[in-house]
Parts: sequence; structure tokens; C-alpha cells
Amino acid sequence: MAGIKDVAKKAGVSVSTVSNVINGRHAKMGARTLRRVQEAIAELNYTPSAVARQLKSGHIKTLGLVVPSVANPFWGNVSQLIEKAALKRGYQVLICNAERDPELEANYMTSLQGSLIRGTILGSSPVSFDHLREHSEKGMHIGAFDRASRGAEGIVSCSVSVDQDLGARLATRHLIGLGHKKIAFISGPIGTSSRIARLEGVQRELSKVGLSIDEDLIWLGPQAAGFGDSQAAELGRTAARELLTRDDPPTAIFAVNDMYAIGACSGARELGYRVPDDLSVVGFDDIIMAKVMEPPLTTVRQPVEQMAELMVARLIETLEDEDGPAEPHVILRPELIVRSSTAARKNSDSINSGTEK
Amino acid sequence: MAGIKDVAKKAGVSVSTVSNVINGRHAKMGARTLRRVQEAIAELNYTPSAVARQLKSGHIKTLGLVVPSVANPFWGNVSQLIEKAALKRGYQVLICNAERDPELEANYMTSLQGSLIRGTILGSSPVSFDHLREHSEKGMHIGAFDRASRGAEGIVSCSVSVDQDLGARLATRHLIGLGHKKIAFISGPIGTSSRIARLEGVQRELSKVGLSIDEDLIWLGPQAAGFGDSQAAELGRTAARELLTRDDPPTAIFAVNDMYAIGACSGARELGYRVPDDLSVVGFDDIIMAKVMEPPLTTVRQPVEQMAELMVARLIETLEDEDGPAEPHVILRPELIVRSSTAARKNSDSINSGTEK
DNA sequence: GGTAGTGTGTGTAACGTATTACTAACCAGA
DNA sequence: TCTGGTTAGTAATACGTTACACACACTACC
Repeated sequence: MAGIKDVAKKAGVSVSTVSNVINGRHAKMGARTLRRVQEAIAELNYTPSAVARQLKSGHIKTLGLVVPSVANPFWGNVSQLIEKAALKRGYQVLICNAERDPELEANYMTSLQGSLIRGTILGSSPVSFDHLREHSEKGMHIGAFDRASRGAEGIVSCSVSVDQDLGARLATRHLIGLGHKKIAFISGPIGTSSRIARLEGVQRELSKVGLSIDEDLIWLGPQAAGFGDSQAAELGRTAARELLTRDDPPTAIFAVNDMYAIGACSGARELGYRVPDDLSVVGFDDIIMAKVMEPPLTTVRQPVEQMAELMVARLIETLEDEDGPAEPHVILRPELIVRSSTAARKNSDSINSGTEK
Repeated sequence: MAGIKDVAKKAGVSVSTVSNVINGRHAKMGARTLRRVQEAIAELNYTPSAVARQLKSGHIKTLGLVVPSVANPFWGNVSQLIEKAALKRGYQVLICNAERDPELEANYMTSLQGSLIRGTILGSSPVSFDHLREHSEKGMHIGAFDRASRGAEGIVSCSVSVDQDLGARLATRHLIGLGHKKIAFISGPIGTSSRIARLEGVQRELSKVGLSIDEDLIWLGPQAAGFGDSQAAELGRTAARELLTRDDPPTAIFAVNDMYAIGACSGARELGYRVPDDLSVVGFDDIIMAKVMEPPLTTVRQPVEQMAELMVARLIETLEDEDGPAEPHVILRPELIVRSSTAARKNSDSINSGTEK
């Protein structure tokens, strides 16, 4: 690979001159010199080394992005939106799949920090941020996506999230309004702040009308860790099968996200249940698939485009501005999108005796 | 940030000694010295600068990965599998969303090359690789994923792909066997090698039984570029609506990938068509969603785990071994997965007069 | 003729690490 | 005492770039 010195030698000038050309500082440069340098660059097929530049300048216009898994369409979509928003501001994005594993997360963070990256968006949101305190103290600015900052003060610089609690309450209220009383909540291991908030929202809304959620109806999957988001649909299917083969099955399921909801629909159908006639299902996120599946899914929409924009803007502000963003923590309103996977509860007797096997 | 020099000073040794400790060369080192260095590292919270290392060593254990879009579940899944395979071999992966745009692709490649990356897996597969010739000549090794090497000799170092033609033929044969004669092919802009191969496969198989595909039944979407993979489902839906409202609609649709197929099912349902009773739909890829949707999708499975493994292994071999992999180009067999989105053709009269509006 | 100003470039010290060649100390054997 | 070999650690250099101070040749002006 040709370096700046080779170019300088070929053009018969000093390296500084070449550097000036590369960086567009040729205002007061002889036309002949400029041309000779440009020719040498073209001839040698020279590309400046980004690495050397970084080493010299001490920082780099790149943001880290840690997500549970791009194999999950929600996070795949978010990743793309974040990348687009960052690119627009001259930043690149480094995507890391952390599989909701705190150790992997910390490893990635170390590696990002070694690359001189000073800002990272954290899409996965474990309850505790303790494993990231060290990095935060070393100067890594962390932006939390999809989780409020509560519980991570001093570690998280900014955050953008939907009001998880409100979202869950909207969904629950909708189901209650349709006459459902036995509402199940399904999720994978509940180790993230957003999931906890969603569950609490359900409980809060139910208790407002004098109902409460039976412990049995909170399905959290195999407690064993290591379940990435690729299995979400599969877990949702299992959840539905387990819940619906019980003696007194729920008439509605609120899933922690759309992938679980899709899986739940599938599991229910396998048992002969029709959605929404025999079982109502509500998801969360409103991924593209939700609109297109059969039946179209009732779900809680997160305004992801807007969230991605805000997140990137906030994080870049904390990096570039002396005193950071004026309002570092923003919480947006989710929106309930009613489609066809929910319906009024049928007479429960007919379900119990009719459809069940 | 503490540097190696700070550590050396604190421990009272030279920088080289610290370097030796970091890189595990402390076999013949005094126990006391070793301990002092380790303590200093811990106390200063020192992390070696990856950038400086790269600059010094001249290369880096990172692979580039250029995909059309991680928002497409197929590519999201592939990205994750490739990352896992690379990590296992001590390599990291840099994911880039190129949106099937040759210019963006070339830009990313330049940026990767500036980062000293010497190997990139190309998931998007435009027909022509000319825009990458320059990078290949500068020493970037390119591995083509999901497309054969034909037409890219001298630019692509290795490739892993499914036999696209065979996959399309399996799907077509299946539909023919069910009595379908009017089979539509739907896809976005047909600017990639894999898509062309799939279309050709359909045509070849049809002509084997004396049928041929009507030009009108090849639906390629709006020719305008810029359609990323996030719109795939939406395009599939539009395709179905357009095809099925014609005078003499097809009885089966073969979609270029599962997202289009899912969209097509949705579009068909909106018009009152039942899948598979009134319309058979076949996809390609076998993404997770295919099994779980309603009806479960008949599709052509790509063995993505195996492909990711092979791709990473091949590319690393070309980087590390003098003479590269023994067999750089591998083509795997796809498999037809028959589920419930395909069925025998009904009497065509009943369709024409009965269901259509 | 001296000073200042302007237009063009050059020389060199960093950035944080890895590597090479080197030194100093010690020991064993003749 | 000398040679040779091992061990433990050091000093110096290079990696490719950028930023800053400086050099040189003109012109202009008092």
C-alpha cells in the first residue's frame, strides 16, 4: 500500500504539502504543484489511512451501537434507522450483537473504546448498568435506547424511549374494553428494564378495574439464559401452547413484543384456536410484519424513526457540545394500533367446552 | 486516557516490558516485575489502543460485511450468523447497510480499506462487480455470499451460494405438479445476480413441460431504484393486488424471497382470495417467520448456518494462507420445504367466476 | 536599505504501540 | 581469566498522518 511519503516522493514535494492537498487546504498553492500531487495520488492509487488519522487526531466520527440481535426484525430496523440518522450527521456506526449478555456487552464496549469511539447507543437494556460503569468512567458516553434513564444515573448520558408503562396500559385497557378478564402476559427472561415496565403496566391497569393478573398467567419462558431474539417467535409459540392447554385458559394474550405475538398466534392456531375469535393477541413495537401477517396484529407502535433521529442527535450533542443537550432524556408516547387480532371476548363457556381439546 | 508509557512509568519499567506483559510474553520474566506491571495496569485502568496496534501491525482481525439491509430479516439473520462464525475464529465483523446501491457499496468499501480491513463479505450481489474492481486491485479480498462467482472472476476471491437456479426449479416443479399453469414471478428490481438466476430457473422449468411464462406475469415492481429491503413486504402486497385484479389472473405466485411472499399472501387476502385454496404462494429463503405465519409458507430453504460458516472460513483462508482455499467457490443445494401455502389448482372456471370481484 | 507583508512550501514533533537490536548481569565450564 | 550462553530488561525506531513553527523568495512601502 502506498503511503503519503510515496506520494510526496513521486510528486517531488514534502509530505506536508500532500497532506494539505488531501485535506483541501490548497487555497494558496501553486497550480502546478497541486496538479503534480493530484497526479501522483491518482497514479499510486493512494488512500489515506483512516487508522493513522485516528491515532493522530485522537478521536473518530463513529458511534457504537449495541443491540440484542439484528436477527430480530425490530432491532434490524432500528439499526438501519440509527445508521441513516448518523450518516446524515457525518458519523459512521458500528453495529454489535450482544445477545442480551452483559459480559459480551462489556467486551464490545472495551473493544469500541479501544477504537477511540466515545459514544455508544445501547439498544439492549439490562436492568443494571453496573457492568458499564467502568466504561462510562473511562469516558464512554452511553445513550440508552428504548429504556428510561431511571436506575442508570451517572452512567447513561442521554436516553430516548417510549413510555413503556403507558404502552402496556393502552394495550391492557383495550383488552379490558373488549371484555377480557383473563389476560396473559408472555415474554422471554424478564431481565430488561423495558420488559419489566411493560409487565408492571399490565398489572397497574388491571388493578385499576379491580382485576389482577394471576401469577400463572405470567409466562416468562425457560429461565435459562442464552435465549437470543432469534428464538422469540418460537418461544411465543410455546407460550401459547402451554397457556391454552390449561384447564382455565386465558382469553387474551399480551406479548412483550411482536415476534412473541406472532409466535403466539401460530401456537394458538395449532391447537385449533382462531385468532381473534377464540383468542385475542396484542403485540408491542409494530414491526413491518405486524401489518402484513394474518390476522393483522393489534399492537403498540413505537415511533422508531423519530426515536432513532432523537437518539443520534442527543448523543452527538453530548459528544460535541461542552455542556451536552439541554434535555438529555426524552420519553415519547406510544400509540395503540388496533388491527384484527383482537375481538370481544366470546362467552367463556363456549370456549371451554367447544374449542378446547 | 492512560497510555503504555504511563503504565511503564508507574511500574518503574520500560514500555517494552509492559508490551511484553500485555501480549503474554512473560514466560521468562521476573515474577516481581510481572506483578508490578499488572498492578500498574489495573490501577491506571489501562486499555491498549486498538488503533495504535493496527497502525503498527499493518493489519487487523476484522472482516467487512456489506448487506442490502439488516432491516430485512433474512440479512439480519445472516449477519448474526456470520458474526458468530467470525468471532469463533478471532475476527470481528463490521456490518454495513448498502441498500443495494453500488455507490454506497463502493463508499463503504473505501472506508473499510482505510481501516486496514483486507477482507469483505458482500451480501448484496449486483450483476456487475465493476465498481469494486478498484478495491480488489488495491488488495481487498471479496467473498461473495448468495451469488455464484460467474461474471466476477478476478474480483471475487471466494464465494458461497445456494444453487439459485435449482431452487427456483424445485419451486416451479412443485407448482406444476399441483396443476398450476399460470405461474407469476414477483420481485423487486431485478438488478442482482441471484434474482436473475431465480427467474431463469422458473423459465427453464416451465419450458421443460412445454409451458412458458407470460411477460405479463413477471412482476418486477417500480423500476425506480432506491427501494430497499424494508419495503419488500409492501411490494409483494402490491404485486399480488395488481396481478390478481387482471382478467385472467395467475393461480400461483413464486416470490423472489419470503418477504415478498408474505406480502403477496396479505395482498391476496385483501382481495378475498384464500391461500392456498384460491392461490398458491411459494417463497425463497425460509426465514424464521415462514414457519410461523398463517398459512405456514412453502419455500425454498437456504442452509444459512452452513453458508455463513463456509463463507467466513473461506475468506479467512484467502487472507491467511499463502495460496488461499483449495476450493474457493462452493455451491450448496437448496431444499424445498412444503408447508401450507400451496395446494392443487382448483378448476380455473370457479376461480374466475367465483372469487374475483 | 531596512521593515513588513504575502505567497508557497518545508521540517519535525507528536499520537500509542510493537519490534529489533542491544546491554548488563550472571553463571558454567575450561 | 576467558569464552560462550542464557536471562531480564532497555533504547530506539517505525507505522502514516497532522499541526505548528519556520524558511525562503518576492513585492511594497516608508
